[in-house]
Amino acid sequence: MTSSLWQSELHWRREGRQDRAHKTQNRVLDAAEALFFEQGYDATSVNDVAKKAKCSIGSLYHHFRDKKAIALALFDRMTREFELTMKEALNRDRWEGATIADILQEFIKFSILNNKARPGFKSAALEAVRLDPSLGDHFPKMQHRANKQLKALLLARREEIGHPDPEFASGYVLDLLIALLRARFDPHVQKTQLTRFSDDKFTEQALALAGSFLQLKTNGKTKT
Amino acid sequence: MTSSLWQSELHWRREGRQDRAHKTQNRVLDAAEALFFEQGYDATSVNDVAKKAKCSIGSLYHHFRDKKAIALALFDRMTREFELTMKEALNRDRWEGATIADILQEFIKFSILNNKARPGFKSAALEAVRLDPSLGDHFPKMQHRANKQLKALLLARREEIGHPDPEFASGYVLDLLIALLRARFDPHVQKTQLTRFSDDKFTEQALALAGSFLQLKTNGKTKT
DNA sequence: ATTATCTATAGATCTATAGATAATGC
DNA sequence: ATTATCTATAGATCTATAGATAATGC
Repeated sequence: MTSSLWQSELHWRREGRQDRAHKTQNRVLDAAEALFFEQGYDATSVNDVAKKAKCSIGSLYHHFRDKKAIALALFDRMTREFELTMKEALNRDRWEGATIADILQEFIKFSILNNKARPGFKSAALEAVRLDPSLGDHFPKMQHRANKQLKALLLARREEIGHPDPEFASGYVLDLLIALLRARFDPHVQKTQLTRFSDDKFTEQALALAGSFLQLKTNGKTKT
Repeated sequence: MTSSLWQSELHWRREGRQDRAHKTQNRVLDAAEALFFEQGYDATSVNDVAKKAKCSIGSLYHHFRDKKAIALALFDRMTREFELTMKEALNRDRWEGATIADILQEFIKFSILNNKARPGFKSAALEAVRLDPSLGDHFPKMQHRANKQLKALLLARREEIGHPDPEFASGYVLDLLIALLRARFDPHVQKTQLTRFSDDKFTEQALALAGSFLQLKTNGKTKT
């Protein structure tokens, strides 16, 4: 079910049986991820991708049925990576003894790292959805699942929350942090204070805001 | 200085001397605004625009030097509109006797209306900047100017602010509200609680958040 | 007599395929 | 003998122009 919806009809290749297949495919995806991010999907020609991936167009088309399939494969790859990382990060045991402030702080730091390492991540996902609206649900659902788990981590510590409606407040706070992160990292967003802060200052302020909204009772941090 | 930087070199026409000229130009811009928003600049052909604007390609090219000029003209039009509206809205006298909460509430309501009425507004601006990076500063500067005036309105009421650093806090709160509005209206953003709220609930929560961050002393509203 | 509009099309990309050659796996 | 790669190119768009005709302003 998760494993490649479009493999059959759209062929982003039945997992290359020769070794260089994998390498080429990944080089193509890397190239596409970078170029789609810089210039957008439409403005990037298949030739550009092939050139950057250092393979011929012919070879590229051997691996990917058409241009669309590249974007969808990219989506597939990102989806898998995202799921894996989330599974790892949100494991309940990792968070034994952590306060809400700890969790939120780690969430912010983690998101900052991610945004820096893979700036093309989101825009690639959005392209894919535009190209095949049937994927429209996938990515949001995935994010939603991650959010739900994060929310659960917070609610497991509801005694720290002073806000009269912890359920609501914890959901809202996560949306809020995501909006702030987006304002900081989305290149399409106007530069503001949020962009000019250092990472540390940004994190600190976002945490302060979240804390004051949740009306956290614990301010001290348990971890070093 | 403000009046059409690119008029000479890029010709988005020396303000048509016949009446239908204006009409056609505006129809083209309307069409472009809608299509660029729906499909993006690259994915929209000049033919599409002409068709939607109900004029021939020839006629369109009579008014606009090339495709790029359409986007730039759109940018120009929006810029003027934005400046006008802001000048009107941020007039100091309009806000006599209003509390910070009043001002922020109006700001949010106003932004909501704007976003609904002109969904293509921002994406058109971004396209223009991508096409001609020399415009890169214009739009942000304009927004920045508006922000600064809003901030000044807030700081003129600094006695309401409990936050230890009112300067900083009022700037941050505006950035925050803008980020929230974006999360609500940008179609590229994942749907969350922020999207699902009613307008009223969204406004109420955003205000509560802003108020708690600023540590407003006045909670009651002076206006009806 | 200047400006706006139209149809038709040249020229430039860009996607995707054909067909031939080289590299790997059994 | 199956899979990967290459070069060359057919076919489909899409942008922008030429050149001819219709509508307005002085």
